[in-house]
Amino acid sequence: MTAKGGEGERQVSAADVDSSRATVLHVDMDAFFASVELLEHPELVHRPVIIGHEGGRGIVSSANYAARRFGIRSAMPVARAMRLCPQAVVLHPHYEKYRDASAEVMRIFHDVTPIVEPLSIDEAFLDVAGAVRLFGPPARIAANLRARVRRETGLTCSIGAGATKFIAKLASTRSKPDGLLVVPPERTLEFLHPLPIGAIWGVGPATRENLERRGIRTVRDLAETPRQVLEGWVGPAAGGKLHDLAWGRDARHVSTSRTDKSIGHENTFGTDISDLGALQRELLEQADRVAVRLRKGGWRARTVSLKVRFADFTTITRSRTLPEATDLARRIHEQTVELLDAADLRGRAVRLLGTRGEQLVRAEDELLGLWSDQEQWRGAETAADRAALRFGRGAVLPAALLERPVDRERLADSEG
DNA sequence: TCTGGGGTCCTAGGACCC
DNA sequence: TCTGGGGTCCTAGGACCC
Repeated sequence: MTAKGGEGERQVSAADVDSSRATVLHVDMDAFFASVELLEHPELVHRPVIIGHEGGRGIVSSANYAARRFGIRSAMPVARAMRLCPQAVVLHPHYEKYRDASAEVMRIFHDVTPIVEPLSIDEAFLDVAGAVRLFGPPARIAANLRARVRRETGLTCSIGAGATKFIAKLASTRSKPDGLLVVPPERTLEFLHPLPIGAIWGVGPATRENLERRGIRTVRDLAETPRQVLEGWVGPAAGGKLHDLAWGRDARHVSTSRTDKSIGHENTFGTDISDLGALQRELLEQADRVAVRLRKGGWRARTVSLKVRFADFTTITRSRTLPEATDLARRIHEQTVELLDAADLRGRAVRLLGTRGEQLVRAEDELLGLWSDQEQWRGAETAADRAALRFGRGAVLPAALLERPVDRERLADSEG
């Protein structure tokens, strides 16, 4: 289990541990945005570098390790970061470049296994159980993967390997930067129990404070707290989950079929705005961007939601479900303007506005009303069967639409 | 010089249906 | 005339993640 030390390159050799059953890998790119930028600015590699916008209300979206030594962290206001380290270099983000780099890295992952679940632009889970016969034990696969990523992209990543997603993710975090940590299943609890509760995925500041107030500081404390007690403290869903995780139980499999649940845009203004006309124009811009992305993805939204954050940072959301799903900017804008009207701002200055489309429905399904949750529709085998239920047998409908099989996995997802 | 922008998931109350 | 319980949908808010 030891992340074997060494100069720079830390590595767990296959001889150190038996990794054969640690078949879930979590790959996390190191200081991703900063590292991508530094490929084009090698002269800055040893200097503190921040990705973000200087001045105004920007925050740090990525910082290299030289910057982190000064206490700079992601999500920190750039202004504060500059106070911590005045000599830091601030580079503006180029998301297109990061998406390209991400695609390249994900492609390398797919060479190892088809079971890749991207979690965000810079991390993914890989299930390598089926790749072992071809490429050797997970530890070797991970080491080769790291070497390939570095050779082909110039970027470094950290990899955690374990029996479950949860352990793999924790392990990659503990191995950062540029490391590899394998946790064999039989050593899961030995690895897990000494960690602080904040290390657990899903325990943020609020939950951590709640639990620490009750004397729970480590994962071991959590494991030793009866499940029912935990559920009483943090709610039935979170409590049960925490208890399972504290014992290393995590049944989630690596899934290649995650689908979008919502698409939105939001904007924090350089200075707060109270002028209603200006707010409405911003909403039009957002409606257009959301609509374009919906159409590009082949989605329509059944629900449109508006987000308003005031100068004092209080935030409200208002939403409305439409009789028919839409991918039209005009329709989205009409809803957000009405929601904004009804929200009654009383002339309060607005810091942020956001527009989001939710309850996404495939555009072609929406034509047939296939988002309906009626039982018989769930039972229908094909789009044609469903169309028949809606329009009657023999209705004249485009053939291409009717030949599509029903996407069961997605329907199952939408059932929650 | 306080606090981005992309999201997911959970809770809780009320409406409504059976 | 008083009173059920289960299930689903909708809405608002909040915690959390990268």
